Amino acid sequence: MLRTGQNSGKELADTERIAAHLACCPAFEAVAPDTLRDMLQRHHYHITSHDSGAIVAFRGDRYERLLVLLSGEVRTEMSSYGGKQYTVAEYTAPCLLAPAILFGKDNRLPVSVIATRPIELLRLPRAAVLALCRTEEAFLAAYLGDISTRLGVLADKLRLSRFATIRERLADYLLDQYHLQGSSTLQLPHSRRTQAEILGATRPALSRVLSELAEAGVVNYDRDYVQILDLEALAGLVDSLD
Amino acid sequence: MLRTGQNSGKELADTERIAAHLACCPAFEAVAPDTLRDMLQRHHYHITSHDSGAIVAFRGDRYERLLVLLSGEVRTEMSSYGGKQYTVAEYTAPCLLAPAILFGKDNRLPVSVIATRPIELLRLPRAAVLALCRTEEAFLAAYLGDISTRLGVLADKLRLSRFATIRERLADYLLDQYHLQGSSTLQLPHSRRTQAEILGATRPALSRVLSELAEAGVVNYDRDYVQILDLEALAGLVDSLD
DNA sequence: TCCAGTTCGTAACATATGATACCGAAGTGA
DNA sequence: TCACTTCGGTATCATATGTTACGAACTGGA
Repeated sequence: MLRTGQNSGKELADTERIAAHLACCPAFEAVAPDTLRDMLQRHHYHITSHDSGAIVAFRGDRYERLLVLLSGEVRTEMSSYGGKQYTVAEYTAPCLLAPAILFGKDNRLPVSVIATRPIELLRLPRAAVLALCRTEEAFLAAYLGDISTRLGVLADKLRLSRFATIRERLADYLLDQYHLQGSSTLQLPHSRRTQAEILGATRPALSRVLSELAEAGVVNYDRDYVQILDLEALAGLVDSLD
Repeated sequence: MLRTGQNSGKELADTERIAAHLACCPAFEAVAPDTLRDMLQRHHYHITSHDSGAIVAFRGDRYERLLVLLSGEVRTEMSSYGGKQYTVAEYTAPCLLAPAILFGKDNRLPVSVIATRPIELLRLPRAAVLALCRTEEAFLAAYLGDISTRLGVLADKLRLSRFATIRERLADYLLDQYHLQGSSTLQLPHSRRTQAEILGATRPALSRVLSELAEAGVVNYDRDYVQILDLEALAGLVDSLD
């Protein structure tokens, strides 16, 4: 479903709703509500909704408008000719999608964007974003900061990809979850297949490594439940990467 | 050698020289010369020189000033605990270094920066860059465009790292050189060891793969000389990644 | 409750790549 | 010219991970 915003009564209601979403969105949250509404009224935006599982954008597509995830969740992934998927990142609304790519000379998406829940997207013209960058210093700084964080994440993924074994990557993932969940008893939010896609491995290989960690007494697990038994051993696996 | 610029006679001569370098530098070239000189006089910059082989910045260092490569060449790399090097990119002056990282909340360099020739660096305060972004739309667009290109390169590196065999990565490298040198007779600009670091492999493994390509009649080679015999076969190796 | 489809663990085998070592060739500087 | 260092090729063996397949367990809808 595609909705376009430009100065009609129904769209004014949209504008209010979108502005409310943007008030919590990285970069946009730094802008006064009036300025956000003004921006939305001045530029020709689209709203689209997508079902869970929908491929919102393909790797290689031209990226001419900033996508802002208003609701739901997406993951970005690369896939290989042979059908292997590699999950690069996951995003929860509200957030920006591919903020840096918007400004490339050859601005083709380096990843595909897949909805992992039903989502709603705001599609903003590049000119709207550029104008905000120029007039709102806090927006500019936050926008650039957002890009910087993403670049850091990508670089980290590259480093792990190059230097880390599956075991080390799994240790990293489990430690992340440990810090997120604040407990050494974890309910993992991903299926084994999805975990494998995030870690850049195959499901049987991941199972093997998890099984080895269990045999070594580092963890205890059953399906999506993992109990960390030896936190130091796990941290040691990650530390050996630095 | 460290030189600092701020409003003295000798530094005015520096300012002219630096402005001349910046006139050819991505993003800065979009700014009028007067504006560049003005910016340099208003902000407290540093100039540093480094010998070939110098590690200018370490992965994990805080990155608080924009580094601009005024002369020479650098490479950026990640290294592993065990001493393996992975070359992420190479840059020739004049160019920006890590333009996105400057704005991160936790702005730590994801790579080390090594001079591969004697170099000269301009170190600009973040505020100087932000001010230019606000006042010079063309600078902002070009700066963001530069970041976008880097992110694309990094994403490509990640994709190749995840999905491509050494053979496919080598084919990609040779095709790049073919397009750069405009000939199927290549004089490779890197030693085998450095090639291996760029491709994310070990030297013996790279030698093996090159030898296999030669046996298959795809290339003919001796040391840094490579002749592409079957361009289609080489291109086919790369195409199978898309 | 039953059944079809999906997920997961595991095993066996295959493959790509790394580690190590050695040797000859090439380059460098005194 | 010679000694030393670096570079590059090659071989052998080791290791991590992928591929394929199968059976058990789980899930959701009729």
